[in-house]
Amino acid sequence: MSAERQVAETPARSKRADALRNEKALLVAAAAVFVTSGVDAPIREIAARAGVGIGTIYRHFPTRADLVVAVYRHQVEACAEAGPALLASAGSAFAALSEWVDLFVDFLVTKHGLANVLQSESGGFEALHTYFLDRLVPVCAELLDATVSAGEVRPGTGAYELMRGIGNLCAGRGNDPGYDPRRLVGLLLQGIRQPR
Amino acid sequence: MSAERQVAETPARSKRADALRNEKALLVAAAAVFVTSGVDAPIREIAARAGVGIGTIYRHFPTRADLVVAVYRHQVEACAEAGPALLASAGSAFAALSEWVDLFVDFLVTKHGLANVLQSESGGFEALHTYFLDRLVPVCAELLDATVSAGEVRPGTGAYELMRGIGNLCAGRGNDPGYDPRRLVGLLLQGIRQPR
DNA sequence: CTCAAAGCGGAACGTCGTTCCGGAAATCGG
DNA sequence: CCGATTTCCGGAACGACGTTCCGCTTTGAG
Repeated sequence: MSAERQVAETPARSKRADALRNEKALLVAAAAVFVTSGVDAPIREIAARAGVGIGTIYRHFPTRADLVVAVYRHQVEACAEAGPALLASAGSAFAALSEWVDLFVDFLVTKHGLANVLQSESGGFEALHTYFLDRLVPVCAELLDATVSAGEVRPGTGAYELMRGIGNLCAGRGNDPGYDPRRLVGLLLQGIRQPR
Repeated sequence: MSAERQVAETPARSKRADALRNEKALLVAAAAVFVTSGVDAPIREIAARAGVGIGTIYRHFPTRADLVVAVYRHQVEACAEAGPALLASAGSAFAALSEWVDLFVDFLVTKHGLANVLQSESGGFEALHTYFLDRLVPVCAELLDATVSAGEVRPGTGAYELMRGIGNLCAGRGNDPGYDPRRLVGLLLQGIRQPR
């Protein structure tokens, strides 16, 4: 009855000290490289920056998506948790949805190449796609449902397609004067609004 | 006064017969490979399919974009020419814009990976981006202006950003049930519409 | 201190884009 | 029909990258 304590006691059990050090170093290095070279920077670059070998990076993060998720997990969580909070604090359901979408767009736009990779089918990024969607679609759905219930948004649009659409609008070349993702996302939100 | 006739007389002058043959073969092969493997299929695959060497493909199409443009030039032209025609035949300016956008979306969606590449900054695809935009943005602008003049669409949106937005919405994984680019593009169009 | 287990590093392999040049093929003046 | 010459072709070769694999090192428990 008390044989398997480890499960909920010390999750970091049986991990060597140097392994933990390397994992931290990799996360720091990856975060740094991502902002300069984008999330699809060469693996070797990240490994070099962290001062570890290539094998090490693959041991800790078998897939590129695993690394990206690890680096951005905090921000994704923050975004997810902001949903219910905004719903409570904003003036209307639509305002809450709008502000939350802004948060999401800011997140995507400031991460070089993140949005691009969210829509790509190749490169072993599927796990990333899955994580983002699993975590954020329910939040978006809650906000969206609220707007529909309030009669502010016409029904018929799913949270998944809305998020995919937003992600897609944010993809593409980083700074192109004349293309402002935020504006277009705003227009898309106008498009789902109840005319009356 | 008649020294340089060749300019507007026989553009195909001084081109060897086998060179022409190879160019045709490459276009056919590329078109075939694009539908099965996408526009970013390995060069070697296209060369093999055309029965030519790698050097040959680079001689005729120095850049991948050149090949893509050559393959799809006809369809882009058709789309461009459909603009004014629709404006004349459709019931309203907005209807014309809507139908034209449908045409464009159909074009993008049926070409595996084309939309993806339209937004990517890397891979030597800049020429493609340029060609598409140079050719189609003016057409879109004409339609858009007409809708604004007719009071159907609220001013403030540029043809370039609208087209980029549409292109982006069409990018991403080919057939994802639950994500219909056409629907989202339709919503975007609703978003620019004059409320009144 | 000893020693097995955990972890590390980077050589090595396959794929892909791109360059480059020796040689084959076509064109042309005779 | 026949070289001469220009044009064009094929593919070897190189570098960048992702990924795998295994001999060696480090760690930490006894």
